[in-house]
Amino acid sequence: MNDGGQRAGSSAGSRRKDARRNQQTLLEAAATVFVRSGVEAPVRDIAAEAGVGMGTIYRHFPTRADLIVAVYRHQVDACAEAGPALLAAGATPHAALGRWIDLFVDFLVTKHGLAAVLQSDNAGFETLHSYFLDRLVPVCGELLDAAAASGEIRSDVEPYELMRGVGNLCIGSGSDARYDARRLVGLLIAGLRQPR
Amino acid sequence: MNDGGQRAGSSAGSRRKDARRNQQTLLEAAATVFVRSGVEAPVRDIAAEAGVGMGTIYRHFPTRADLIVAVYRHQVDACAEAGPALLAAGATPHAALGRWIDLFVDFLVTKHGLAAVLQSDNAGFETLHSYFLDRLVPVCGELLDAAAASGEIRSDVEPYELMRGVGNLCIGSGSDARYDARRLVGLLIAGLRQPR
Amino acid sequence: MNDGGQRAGSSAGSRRKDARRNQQTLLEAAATVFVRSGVEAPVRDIAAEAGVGMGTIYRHFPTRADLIVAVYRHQVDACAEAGPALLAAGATPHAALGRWIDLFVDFLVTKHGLAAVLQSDNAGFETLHSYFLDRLVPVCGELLDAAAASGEIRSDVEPYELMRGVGNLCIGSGSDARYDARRLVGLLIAGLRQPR
Amino acid sequence: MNDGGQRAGSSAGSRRKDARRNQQTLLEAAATVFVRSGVEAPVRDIAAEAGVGMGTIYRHFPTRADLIVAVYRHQVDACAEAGPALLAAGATPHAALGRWIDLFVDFLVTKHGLAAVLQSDNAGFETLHSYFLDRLVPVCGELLDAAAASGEIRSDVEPYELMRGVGNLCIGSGSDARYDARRLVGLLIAGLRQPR
DNA sequence: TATGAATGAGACTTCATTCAT
DNA sequence: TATGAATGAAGTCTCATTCAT
Repeated sequence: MNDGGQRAGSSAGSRRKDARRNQQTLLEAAATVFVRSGVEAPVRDIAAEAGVGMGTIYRHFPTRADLIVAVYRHQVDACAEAGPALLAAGATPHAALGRWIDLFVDFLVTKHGLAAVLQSDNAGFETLHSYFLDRLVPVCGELLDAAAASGEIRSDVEPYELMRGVGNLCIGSGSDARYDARRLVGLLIAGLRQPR
Repeated sequence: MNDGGQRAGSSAGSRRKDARRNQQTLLEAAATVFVRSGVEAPVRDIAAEAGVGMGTIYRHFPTRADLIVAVYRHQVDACAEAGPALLAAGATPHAALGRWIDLFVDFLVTKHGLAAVLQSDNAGFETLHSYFLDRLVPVCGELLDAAAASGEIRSDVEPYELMRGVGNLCIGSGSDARYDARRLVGLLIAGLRQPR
Repeated sequence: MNDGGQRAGSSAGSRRKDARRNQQTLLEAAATVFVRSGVEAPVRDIAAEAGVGMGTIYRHFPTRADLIVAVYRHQVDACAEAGPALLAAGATPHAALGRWIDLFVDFLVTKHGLAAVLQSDNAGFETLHSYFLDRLVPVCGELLDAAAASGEIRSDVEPYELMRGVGNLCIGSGSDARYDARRLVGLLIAGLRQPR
Repeated sequence: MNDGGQRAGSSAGSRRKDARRNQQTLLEAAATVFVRSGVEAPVRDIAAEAGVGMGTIYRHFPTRADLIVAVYRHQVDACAEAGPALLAAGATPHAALGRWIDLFVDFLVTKHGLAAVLQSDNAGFETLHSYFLDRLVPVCGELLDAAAASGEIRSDVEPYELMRGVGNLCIGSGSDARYDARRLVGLLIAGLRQPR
């Protein structure tokens, strides 16, 4: 193998690789701090956890919303992608909806403070809201439509509203042993059934 | 009432009356500011609204939780007292529960930021949590028990959990036209029904 | 003498007196720091010089422009008031103008950085600009008009422009022994004479 | 000079040519950014405009003053060289001085922020001051001397002081339609005339 | 030599809470 | 008892400058 022509390439690549590794470090640090202190933790704390200067955080993630989105992007994506799969998996649409919502809840309840920030009307979290909603509302809509079409559930519930409701129910879970968001969300989903 | 003969007494009495009037002023001011800026509004704003110094607020209400509790005590009490009345009113227990929860939701959705603070795990809101829970959980428990006893709903839901869930669903309502806490709470309550 | 009714009064008075003394302390500290480090010195430095917390500066002077105006108000006022007096004093209008401008220069050259900030187009110094211009431009205008009416000077120079020019000439004087703003301003005023 | 036979030389020569081209790119980029954002624009912006890294700027121009000097060297030189020519051109020395000063003003008023930085007593602008003064003060001195010798103007004005004054009058021009540096400088130069 | 990621000092501003008057 | 001035910790964000690659 001839590495002559690769030197420049490897040099450029290594910078990029370093930067990428660093991003990864940042994301892990942020995730750690988010768990410990919530997603509104001081930038300085996140920088300290990552062992970098604060400027590095700002370079990679100009706003806090950018950082939060980056930290959770993979999980949100995975959740979004699970929707169609569940729908195709053979259970009833309502059951698929329930399982999909469970995935979302599983995600949220382990993210200290995320659910709270998701409903913040604070400008500057616009990006964050958008990402979650753009990604998840359509999936929720599909599941809802399918369940409504099958006659299992009422047809007057909007996916946006349902997602918000589920998100809200997840707020504060984890810090309170007497409160189980999963159970309540289960009730909410059960409440969607065609009244009769 | 004749306070003529009581030197110290009359002085103390009138002072007490003043103090009470003052408290009332404070509570009204706080309520006004809470509506305008949420229950986490700066102390200074509340003092300004009341036309008193900040020290006066602190004298009467050492912690913010004390102030919030005082502001909403009457409404919480009224809500608590409505429970037995609804139960006795002739509808099914589940319907009574639904109506009672509606009262609670009506209360919460008009109190900007209260629902959010109710779930805050921030130490210092201990008093606040306690008051709400001490007052409302037993009532909720009665209604829940009655509905469970009548076989209308499942019997494995704790009143504490339900109250927390309802409170959570109320977070952020009012600031978002696409989100109607009442409707979601309705679904949650519907979900309590004995499955099938 | 009955001091019963004065207690509250004297108490209120003393608070006001304290606050006023404090303001005075602040203004003196600011003046000192302005001389040492210019009018853009960090708020923290001014607070330290005054021996107060930073918040105290902000309480009294919400913006830097407010502080600067307050520091120099008396001197600007005195300068403004000197204009009509000089005009009435018997010398020719052009001589009066020259003397008045000298007063302004005497003021500016002892205020490290003030002249520089006076020409800053930085929004936020709006208040500062306004104060100086509102106060001084009309006076300058009177003197200019009188001198023009007497035929001593050309009549095509606007007071605003002249004040700005004089202000600019004062920039940096004091820090440079080879530069004497007074002399240059003298040339500028001389240059106003009717050509020929 | 013949550098043909020098092996290293030719390599060095081409490298030198590259470096020179690079320098040129840098200077043009800096000039562009200086016009857009003033001579105190962030180094990062200049690097971005040039399409190079910030380190490259620092390599070529260790201090900002070096960069500013390099950017304006040609124009300053041209201005300096115009002095003797104007003096020889036949007009009176005072008229030549006026025209030369106009050239300097034309240069300054089109350089956003340069006049301001020229009077900054900030150490680190030493180089900048020196260059301008070394280059222009002697020329100004010649013109001044000639005009003084001809009896047109007073003989007690130092060229250093005059240059500084003219520079100061140029501060902030361009950002204020009511302020015309050229007019004020005209008055200043007029003021040099032999009083009579 | 060039790059640009990283650093971190430095400035601003807000507000809960204390305490002298 | 009431007042509100004072405090200062906390958090944000920006850029000049350095240095590993």
